[in-house]
Amino acid sequence: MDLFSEQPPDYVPLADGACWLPGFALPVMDELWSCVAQHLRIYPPQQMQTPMGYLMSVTTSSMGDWGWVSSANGYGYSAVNPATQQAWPPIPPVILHLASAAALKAGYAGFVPDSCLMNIYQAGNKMGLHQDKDEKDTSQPIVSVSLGIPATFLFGGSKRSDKTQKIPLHHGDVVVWGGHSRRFYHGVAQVKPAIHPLTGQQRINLTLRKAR
DNA sequence: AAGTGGCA
DNA sequence: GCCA
Repeated sequence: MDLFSEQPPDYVPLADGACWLPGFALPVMDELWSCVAQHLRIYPPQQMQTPMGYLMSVTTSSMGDWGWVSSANGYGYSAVNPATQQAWPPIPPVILHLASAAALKAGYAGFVPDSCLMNIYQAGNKMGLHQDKDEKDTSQPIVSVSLGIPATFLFGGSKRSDKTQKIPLHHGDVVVWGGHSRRFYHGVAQVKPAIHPLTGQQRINLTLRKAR
């Protein structure tokens, strides 16, 4: 075995049903970015307010039957864009297929998301530790796809005080969590300034979920 | 608490 | 960074 035949891992187990799939989405990234860029021109991302009255660091847009929303009324899913009261556009097939394939690779067959949340991170933006608990069916996993500049994903446990694993996510990486890890706390560390040839000075994360 | 601020 |  010579040094030059070492390949990067394509499946990295995290904990209790979660895994990191480095570069899993790379074959479709140009098509993915074209869908996302077009979407963001038509559905400009908005800065949501938390129930406690703070502004979120990231800006947000959605695709699919259900978009994730936050306001003084709480967190949840809405069939319409709160800024326009119009329905969200459908999730493009390339994104649906990618999400199902990543879930299958992670051990979750038959994943069909009905919600695609887009979080846009500029340099300095972050996401505090939180649990995804607004979905009805927690037997369905979460699939997260990274585009653009890198970020450190923080993956903890079922308690907010649990130690977090630091995952360096790059363009084309996918993370899947389900099973016991479905409710684990997770977040994103402050994003450092960088340039990506496709997305420029930003990171876009797609979070695919079965909301209802 | 998808948040901030205090202390190290 | 960790904790509340």
